[in-house]
Amino acid sequence: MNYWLAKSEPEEYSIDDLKKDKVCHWDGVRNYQARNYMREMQKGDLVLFYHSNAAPPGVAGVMKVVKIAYPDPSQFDKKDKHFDPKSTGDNPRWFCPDLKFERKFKQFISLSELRNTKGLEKLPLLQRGSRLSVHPVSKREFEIIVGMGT
DNA sequence: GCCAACGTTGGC
DNA sequence: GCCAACGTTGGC
Repeated sequence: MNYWLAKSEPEEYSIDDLKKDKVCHWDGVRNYQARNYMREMQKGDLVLFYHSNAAPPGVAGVMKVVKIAYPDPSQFDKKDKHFDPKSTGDNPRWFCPDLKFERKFKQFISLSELRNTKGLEKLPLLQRGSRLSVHPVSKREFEIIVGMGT
């Protein structure tokens, strides 16, 4: 069982959208390192939902992996903004898992609160210049954050 | 909207 | 393989 953090801009797709949809394809990720992490996700893994480019940015809740990564359909769709002409059906570049709504935190945890929390110093999100949209979180870090949101 | 940090592309 | 130019991310 592993833990992760995944970012989305709430204007694009927020935790409330996911609550309504129940399950979503975590598609559109076009960064190799983030893709590799998504391919490591196993069914049942828990994922923190981070609102980026928001006011304020922060962690909004928890999702669960319900389907392991498969080729991201948006890479083949010419009309999609994530279309990738270099990707073929035989050799897809991009993958996405399906994530299910687990819960929305009673207490939204802002980025500045995360920065001020002991034990989260190594969280990749908080490292200088980190822009990685999907990354692992340790069990301890996950527990600290969930504890703050409850 | 600004801009620093980072990733990707492509000429050489 | 280097690296400048360019594009994107994301906090502020």
